[in-house]
Amino acid sequence: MKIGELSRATGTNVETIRYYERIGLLPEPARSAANYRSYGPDHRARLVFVRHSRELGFTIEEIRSLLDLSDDPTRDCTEADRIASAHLAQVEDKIAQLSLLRDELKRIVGRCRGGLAGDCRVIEALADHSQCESQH
Amino acid sequence: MKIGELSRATGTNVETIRYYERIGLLPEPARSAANYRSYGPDHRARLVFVRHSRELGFTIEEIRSLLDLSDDPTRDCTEADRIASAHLAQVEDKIAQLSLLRDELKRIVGRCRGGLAGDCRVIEALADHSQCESQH
DNA sequence: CTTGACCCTGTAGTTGCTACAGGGTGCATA
DNA sequence: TATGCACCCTGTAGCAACTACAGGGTCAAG
Ligand SMILES: [Zn+2]
Ligand SMILES: [Zn+2]
Ligand SMILES: [Zn+2]
Ligand SMILES: [Zn+2]
Repeated sequence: MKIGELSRATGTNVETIRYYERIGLLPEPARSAANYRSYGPDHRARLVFVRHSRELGFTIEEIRSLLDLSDDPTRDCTEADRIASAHLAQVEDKIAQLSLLRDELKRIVGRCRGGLAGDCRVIEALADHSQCESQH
Repeated sequence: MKIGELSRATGTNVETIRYYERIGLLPEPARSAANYRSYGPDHRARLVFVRHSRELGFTIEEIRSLLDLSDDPTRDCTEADRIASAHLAQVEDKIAQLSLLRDELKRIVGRCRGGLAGDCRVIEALADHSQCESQH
């Protein structure tokens, strides 16, 4: 299949596919006489893996390691577990951090009673972290 | 005060302060005979405002608008409220989205029983979104 | 008078794409 | 046969919000 078909088949931007090839995440495919890229089912599966992992928030470097593992089925899978667990922990950290922000923002937004910017509690709160209740 | 002092006083990287000046978020300060930047309390307050807003997740463009408002105390503060509320909504969206990811990642990580990469349920789950329980 | 801490400008790197510019290819239609 | 049009190619630049130099100047202490 040509790059446009692969793009439609996987919901991936054409430029993104070329980008993944450039950074070595996808192998260089064969070329047609007109120098068009020509993909098979393996390329497609690999791209699906990459896209799905990206949707789950893995970084490109993490995906690179995961692909290395899945390329060599005789290796131990501990590494895959480690990467996924570390990523899960990161996501949980991020949620905790955003929850602090959310609470702080709620407090700040709730203070505005309308009126002039000079008296606005929102602007005042942004200027002064000591009004905050957490170390966000 | 010199840039290094302002940096220590606000916990902001020196390069970041220069960056904010370059993009017009901080005004150009006076210069000493040796061409060193020289800051006063107003610069400091403005930088504190910027850093605190950044810590709360506002974008530079949002902060620019908020600074404009606080520069003109006779304006109506509705705009400040609107920016902060919109930002709060975005943070809540992000938390919801990350919570989906977290649940999906927990399921995936829980499947690994150790062994060979070829049999690893983690790698299998990454290759196949239909095993997921949500549209993350 | 030299060492070290600081300051200056300007530019390039980071992450993960996205968006052209400026060209070539392939097929259908008038 | 010409001519659209959709698609493909390479290479480069842009986004956010910094961060990290390189290559130089300034200043006080020892
Ligand atoms: Zn207000
Ligand atoms: Zn705060
Ligand atoms: Zn496993
Ligand atoms: Zn999925």
